[in-house]
Amino acid sequence: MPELPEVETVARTLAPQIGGRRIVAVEVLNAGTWQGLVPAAEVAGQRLLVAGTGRRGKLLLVHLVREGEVGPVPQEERELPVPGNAGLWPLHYTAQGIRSGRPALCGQTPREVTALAFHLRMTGRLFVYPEGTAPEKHTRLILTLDDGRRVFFDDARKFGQARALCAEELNVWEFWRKLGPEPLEMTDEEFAGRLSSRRAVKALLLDQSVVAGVGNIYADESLFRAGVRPDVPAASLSEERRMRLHRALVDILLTSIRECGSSIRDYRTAKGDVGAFQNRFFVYGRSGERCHVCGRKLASAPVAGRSTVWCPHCQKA
DNA sequence: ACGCGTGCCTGTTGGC
DNA sequence: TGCCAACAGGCACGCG
Repeated sequence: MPELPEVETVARTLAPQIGGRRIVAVEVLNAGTWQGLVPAAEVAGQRLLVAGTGRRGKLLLVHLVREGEVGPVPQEERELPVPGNAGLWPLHYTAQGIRSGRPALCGQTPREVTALAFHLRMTGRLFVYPEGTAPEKHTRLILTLDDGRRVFFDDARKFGQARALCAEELNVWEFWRKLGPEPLEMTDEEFAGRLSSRRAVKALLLDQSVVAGVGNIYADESLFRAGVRPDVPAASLSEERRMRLHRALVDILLTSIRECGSSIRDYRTAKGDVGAFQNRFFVYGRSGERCHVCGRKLASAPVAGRSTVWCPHCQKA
């Protein structure tokens, strides 16, 4: 299921394939997939140029510009440095080529479309196919590029969504407005400060308005790495332990990005490759198996309504 | 107002 | 072997 590292990987693998092309058609095959106030047809009519891709939380962003020159688009994926705590917006094409930096999400006028936002939810995938490729069983949306190639948004469970972003949309889209800070762009202190309610610490990790981009996999894995039991009230943890949880989360997210994410079942990069981080799981999906660290049996129970696995010995209240 | 439970959706899995 | 219930998951929504 695509969480922050998986969406980041899709963004990185998608950009070299579609950067510098114009979107000339948007076909919505499943009505529920297209959301927001800008109709898909309105996007297609503008022949917008793909300026690059990015990510905000679990949202994949396809940045669009009206005009302006875009430098030569690399035919292969570039070697990109895995950044530290900042600058996770690496795929932005300009006249000079690739550069880092967060592109503007607001246009000059309220309805000027500056990006498409995709939420992959559990089964969403983005692939680029040659001209004339027919939709597949689970294809929900197709972007046609000016060279004829087609970007498929496939999504078996129809939970995924896409929409056009403009100033007005960003003002009325509650999910966007409430979205918390990026875990890779905040300090340990900021993070600790946001985990101050008495709700279960895992519930806060999963709450996108607290921290953006964490799902069930990276919540369980970071709690294990930090030695924190998932069900304890966040506010009962010392600041030192909450900061330690942030360091664990950052380390895991960056490692996973380096490994192109976790492929449990459906997730693939935009090149169709599987990730490798699933081979590094300590707890996720390992209910009843033995802890890699202490050898005892891992426990599992629902926490915050999600299936949760932890080590009763290594993780403490 | 906040936090929890439920529904959405469908492919896969496990039990009988 | 075949069938079907349970399950997976993020988020919107309704309720207390």
